[in-house]
Amino acid sequence: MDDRKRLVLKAIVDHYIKTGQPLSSQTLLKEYGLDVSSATIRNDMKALEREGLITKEYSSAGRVPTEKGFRFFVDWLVELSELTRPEEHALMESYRLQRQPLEELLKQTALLLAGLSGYAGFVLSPRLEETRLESITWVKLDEESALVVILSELGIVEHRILPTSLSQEELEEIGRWLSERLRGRTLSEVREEAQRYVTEAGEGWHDPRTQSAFQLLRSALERRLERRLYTEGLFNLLQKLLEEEVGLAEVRDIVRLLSESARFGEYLESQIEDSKLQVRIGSENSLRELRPCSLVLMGYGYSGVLGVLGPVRMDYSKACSITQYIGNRLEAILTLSRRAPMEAPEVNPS
Amino acid sequence: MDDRKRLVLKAIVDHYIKTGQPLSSQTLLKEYGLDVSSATIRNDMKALEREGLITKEYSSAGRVPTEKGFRFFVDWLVELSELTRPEEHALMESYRLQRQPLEELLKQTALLLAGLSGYAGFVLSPRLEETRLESITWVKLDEESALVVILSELGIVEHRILPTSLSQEELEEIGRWLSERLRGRTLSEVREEAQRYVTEAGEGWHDPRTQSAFQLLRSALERRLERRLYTEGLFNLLQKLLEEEVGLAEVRDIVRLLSESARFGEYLESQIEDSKLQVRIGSENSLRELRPCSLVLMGYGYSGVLGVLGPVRMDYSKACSITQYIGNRLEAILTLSRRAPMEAPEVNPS
DNA sequence: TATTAGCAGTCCTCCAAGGAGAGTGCTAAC
DNA sequence: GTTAGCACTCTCCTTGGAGGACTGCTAATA
Repeated sequence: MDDRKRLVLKAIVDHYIKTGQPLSSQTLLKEYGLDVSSATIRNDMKALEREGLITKEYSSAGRVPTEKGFRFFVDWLVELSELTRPEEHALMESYRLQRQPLEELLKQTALLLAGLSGYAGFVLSPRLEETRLESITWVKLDEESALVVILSELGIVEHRILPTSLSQEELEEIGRWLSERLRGRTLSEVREEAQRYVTEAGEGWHDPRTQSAFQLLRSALERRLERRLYTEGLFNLLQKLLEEEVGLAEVRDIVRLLSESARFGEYLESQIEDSKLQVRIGSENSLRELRPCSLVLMGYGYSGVLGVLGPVRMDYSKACSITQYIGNRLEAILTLSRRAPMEAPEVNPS
Repeated sequence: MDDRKRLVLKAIVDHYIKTGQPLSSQTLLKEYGLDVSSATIRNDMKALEREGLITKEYSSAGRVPTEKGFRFFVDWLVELSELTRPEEHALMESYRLQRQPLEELLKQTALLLAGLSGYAGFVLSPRLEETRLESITWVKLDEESALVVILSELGIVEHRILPTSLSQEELEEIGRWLSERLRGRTLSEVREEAQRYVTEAGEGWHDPRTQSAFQLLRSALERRLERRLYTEGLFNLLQKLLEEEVGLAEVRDIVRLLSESARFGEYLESQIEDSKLQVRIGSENSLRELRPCSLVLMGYGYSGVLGVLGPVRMDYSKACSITQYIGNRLEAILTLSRRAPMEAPEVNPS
C-alpha cells in the first residue's frame, strides 16, 4: 500500500474516532491538507474500499473505517502516547498503599483503568491455585468461631470466619503445623492436602474437631480459588455507547455480560496468549454481546487479565498505552511483594 | 371517593403496571366487567382526572395513572403479597452462612433484593461508628506487617494489613489491652481513644513504635467508618427501563448516580424516618436522576437502609413485600449476632 | 341525580411524495 | 497517474391525507 493511501486511511480513522462522522474527499483535503485533488482522494478511497478497509453507509455518503480498517490502524498506524502528568500522578497515588489484600489491589486497578481511559476497566484475578502458600493463620474470635487468614505470595487471598470449637492454642498449633508443612506449595496442592487430612485418620490430634477444621479450610479454599472479576466505570462505557447511538437492548446485554463474571472471565482468559497487549475489535470478539465493543487487554502474573472495554470507535492509542502502563505496574507490584521463593518441603516423607 | 371510582383507578393502575398501555373506557368494561356503560366509566375517569390521579397523553387517548395516582394506589389500594415458595427458599439459602464479614452479608442482601424483585437492589451499610466494639485483634503476617481485625457487634467491620515492626507478642498485648479497655464503646469513641493514645505520651509501652501502631489503627477506622453502598441487579433495572422507552441519556445518569455511592447514600439516609417501609415515586425523589424511577426502601439497624429501585411503572406489591421481608430478615440476623451488651468501662479514670 | 346512547371532534400513527443537499462514480482531458 | 465537471444516488426533512381509537358533550331515560 502506497504512502498516500495509508495517509488517507489514517485520516479517515482519526476523523471517525474523533467525531464519529464519515469523512468526505473534500473535507479530507481541507483538514489534512494533501496536495492533490479530491478526485484523486476518491480514487484512493475506492481502492481502500475494494480492500475492505473502509466503507460507506449509502452510495453517496463519506467513508468510515470498517473493523478491518481499525485492525490495520491498530496494527500499523497507531502511535502509543505517553501518560500525561496528572495521569502519572493518579497512578502513583492509587498504588501508594502497598500490600493491601489482593482483592483491594485488583479493585483499585480496575478503577484506575476506568478512570484514566474513560472507558470501562476490568481485572480478572490471577489463578490463585497456582500461587504458593505463605501462611495460614487462625484467630479465635469468640467461643464458636474463628477467623482464618490465608496468605500466598500475592498477599491475603482469603479471610473468612468459620465456626469451630477449638481453642486459640489448638488453632495456633494447627496453623503453625500447616504453614510449616505446606509453605511454598501451590494453593491447589494445599487444598488437596487439606482434603487428605480430612479423610485420613490416625495421627494424634486428628480428632473430629480438628478434622472439621480442615474440612472448613478446604471449603474456604474451594470458594476463593474461583477467579473473580472486577469491573468499574460502567458509566463511562454507557456514556460512550450513547454517543454511538447503540440501542438500549445492546447496552443491556453488555451490562448483563459484565455482571455474569463467569462467562466474561472465561472469555478473557481464552483471549490471552503470553501476556502481550492485545486488541479485539468489534465482531472479532466471539461473544455476541461484545460486537459493538472493542477490548484492549493484557495478561499479568499467574494468568490474570486486565484491560479496558469501550466502543469500537475507541481511542485505541490512549486505551493501549494506559492498559500497557497499568498492566506493567500491577505486575511489578505483585512481583515485588512476592517473597523469595522457598524450598517446598516434602509433605509425605516416603 | 366512591367505590366505583376507586375500582376504576385500581383497574387503570393495574393495567398500566401490567402492560404499560393506557386503558380506555371500553377495554376497562370488557376486562374488569363492571355493570355500567362505558359512558359512566368515562364520567368517572373525568372526575379522577380532575383530581389529578390519572391523565392521558392526548385528548383522545386512554388513561394512564399520574404519579399522584400511583401514590394513592400505593397508600390505599395495593395489597402486599406473600413470598412464594421458591422465593422463600432463595432467602433461606442465601442467609445460611451465619456471621460472615459484614461486607459479605450486605452484598449478599443486595443481590437477594435484586434477584427476588427483578429490579435493582441496594443496601447502605449501617453507621458503624454507632456500633459497639467487641475486639481488636492483631496478627503478625511477616517481618514488616500485621493484619488488624476489628470486630463490632455486627461482625467484622475492618480487616486490614498495616505495616509495623512490633512483634507478635507486643501486638497481642496491645490487642488484649485495647479490647479489654474499649470493649462496649462505640467505634467512634474507639477512634477518638486511638487518637488520644497517639498524642498522649508517658506510659511505659508508649514508645514510638506503639504510637505508630495506634496511628495506623486510627486511620484504619477512619476509612472503614465511611458508609458503603452495595448495589446489584443493574441489568434488571436496565431491562425494565428499556421496556419503558426511557432514553439512554437518562439511563446513563441513573447508572452514574448508582456509582456515586456518596451522593446516592446520603439521599437514601435522608429518606428514612424510623425504619418503616417507604415508597418514593418518580419526581417525589428530589434527585433529578431518579425522576424516571421509584424507590422502595426501609431502614434497618443503626441507620442502615435497603430497598429496590425500579421504574415508576413498578410492581409495587412485589417490591414492597420483598423489601419488607428481606429487611426484617437482615435486621433479625444482625440482632441475633449481636452479643449481650456489656458495661462500657471507664477509659480515663478521673 | 345518576346513567346511558349516539355522535362529533380530536389527535395519533402510518404512508407516500417531493425538494434540498451532500458526496460519490464516471468520463474525458491533461 | 491526476484532474475537472457533471450526472446520479441516497438521506433527511417536510407536507398532506387516510384510517382508527377514544373521548367529551348533549339530550334522553330511570
